[in-house]
Amino acid sequence: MNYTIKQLSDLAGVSTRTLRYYDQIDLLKPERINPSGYRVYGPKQVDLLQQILFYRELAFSLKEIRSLLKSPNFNLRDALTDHHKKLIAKKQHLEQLIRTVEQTLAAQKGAMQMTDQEKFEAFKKEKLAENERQYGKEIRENYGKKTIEKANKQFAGLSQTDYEKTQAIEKEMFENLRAAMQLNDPASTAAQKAAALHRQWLFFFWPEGTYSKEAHAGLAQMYVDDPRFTSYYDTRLANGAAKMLRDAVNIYTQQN
Amino acid sequence: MNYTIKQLSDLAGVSTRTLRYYDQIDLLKPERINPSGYRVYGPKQVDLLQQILFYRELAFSLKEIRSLLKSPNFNLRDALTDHHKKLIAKKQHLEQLIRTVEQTLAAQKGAMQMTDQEKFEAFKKEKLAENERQYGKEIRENYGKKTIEKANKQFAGLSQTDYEKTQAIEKEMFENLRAAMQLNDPASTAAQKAAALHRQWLFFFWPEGTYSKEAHAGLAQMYVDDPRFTSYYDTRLANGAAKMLRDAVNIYTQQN
DNA sequence: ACTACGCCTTAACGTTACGTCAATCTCAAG
DNA sequence: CTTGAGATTGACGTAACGTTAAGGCGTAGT
Repeated sequence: MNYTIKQLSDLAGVSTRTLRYYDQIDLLKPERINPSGYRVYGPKQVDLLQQILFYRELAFSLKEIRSLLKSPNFNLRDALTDHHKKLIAKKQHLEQLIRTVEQTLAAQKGAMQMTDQEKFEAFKKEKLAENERQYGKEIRENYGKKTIEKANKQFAGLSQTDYEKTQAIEKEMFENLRAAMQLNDPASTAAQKAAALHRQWLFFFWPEGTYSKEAHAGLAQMYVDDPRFTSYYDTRLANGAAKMLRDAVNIYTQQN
Repeated sequence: MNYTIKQLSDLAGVSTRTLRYYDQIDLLKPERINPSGYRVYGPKQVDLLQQILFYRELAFSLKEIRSLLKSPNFNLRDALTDHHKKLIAKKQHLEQLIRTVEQTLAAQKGAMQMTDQEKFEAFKKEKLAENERQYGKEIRENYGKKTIEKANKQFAGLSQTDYEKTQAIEKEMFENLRAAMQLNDPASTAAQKAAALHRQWLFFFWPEGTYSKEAHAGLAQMYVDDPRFTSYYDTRLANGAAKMLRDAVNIYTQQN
C-alpha cells in the first residue's frame, strides 16, 4: 500500500503542505522518492503519521513529538506529566483572563445602565457641582437654596434623605481615601474603609440587584482605564487617587 | 513630563523593542521625534500605553486593540462579549486536552504497573499462547496438561478459577468484538458488550483500585497507538480490531 | 498526437509579537 | 577626549503551516 502525498493527506485529514513541512523538518520522511521526484509513503509512514497526529492533538509541539518518537527510551510518562502541568498552568491563566473579562463586562453593564438612566451618576454629580459653582449663587439668589437642592436631587433621582446620605458617604470616602494616599497602602484600614464606603455609595446609584463583587472591581478598574473617570477622582484628591481606590476595591472584593 | 523610550519602558514594564514595535505598527506613536531622531513620549502616550497593556492582558491581539482604541464609537461591550466567548471556547478546548492527557497518563500508569508485575498481561498471555503452540505438545507429553496450565496461572499470578474466568471472559469479548466488526458499529450492543467484558477482564489484571474510566479509555487508546498492542488484537481478529475496541470503550466509558 | 486538467515539485512570502544581534550615532560624565 | 549608557534602523529567528507562483508529470479525451 503506497500513497502519493495527496492520498495520504486525504487519508489522514491533513494538508499536503503539512506533509511537506513534516518532511522538511525531518518529522515524517516519505519511504522513498520516485524518479519524477514524487514523495511515496508506505504503511510505516501511515502509522507514524497517526502517532504524530495523536500527540499533536495533545498540543505537543512538533519538536517535542520528534523527540518523543525518535528517542529510543522514549520517556512518555515524564513528557506527559510535564505536559500536563503546562496545560494546567495555561488553563489557570485562561481562567484568570476570563474572570477579568467578566469583571470588565460587569462593570460595563453597570456603566451602561447608569448611562441609560441619564449618564453616569458621578458625572451628573460633577456637573451639578460645577453648575452650583458657576451658577449656584445666581440661582440661589433667584430661587433660594431649597430650589437648587431640589433640582439636584431630582437630577440624580434620589429622595431628599438619600441625597444627603450619598453626600455624607462620599465625603467620608474621600477622607479615608486621602488618608490611604498618604499611607500609600491600599490594604490599610483607611483604604479598606474607603472601598466599603464606595460600595455603600454605589448602592444608591445602581439599580437594585446590580451590585456584585465583579462589577465593583470592574468599575474600579474602569476608573483607572477611562481618563474621564480617572479625572473625577484624581482632580478631587491627587494624582493616583483612582488607582488607589481601584487597588483598595480589588483587595476589598477579594476579601469579602 | 516627557520620557525617552527607556524611561517609558521602565515605567510601564515593557521592553524598548515593544515600544518600537508599537510605533512601527501604528499602535502607539511617540508624541514627537527630537532632532537626533530620539522618540519622545508625553503623558497622553503614557495613558494610551496603559490602556493598551490593559487590553493586552485580556489577551486581545494588538490588531484588535488598535481597532478598539481607534474607532470613535469603540464598541467595548460587543468586543468583550465576543472575546469572552473565544476565551471560553479556548478553555473548553484546553480542558478536553487535559482530560485526554490524563487518560493517556492513567493508561500509562496502568501499563507501568503491569510491566512492574512482569510486563503487560496481554503480552504474557500472548507469550503463554505462543509457548503452548510451540512447546505445549512437548511439555504436555513430558509433564501432562495440568503442569502447563499451572505454569500459566502462576505466570499471570492468578488462581486456578480466576485463570479460567479470564479465559472465558476474553473469549466472549472476542466473539462480541468480532460481531461488532461485522456491524462496523462501536455503539452496537455487541461492541458495548465487548467493552464491558474488556473491563471485567481488566479487573483481573489491574491492581485493586487501579481501574478508572480514564485509565480504561486511555488503555484502549494505547491499543491503537502502540503497534505492539495493536497487533495483539488485530492478529486475533482482523485489521481494525484494536480501533473498534477503542471506539467501543470510548463510548462505553462515556456512557457509564 | 495534442491538449487539458489534476497532481506533483520547489521557492518564497505572510502570519504574531516581539527577542536578539549588529552596526552606528548621541549624550552626559569623568 | 574617552568611555559607557542609551538611542537609532535593519534584519534574522520563532511555530506551524496557508497561500500563491512558476513550472514539471500523468493520464484521459478528442
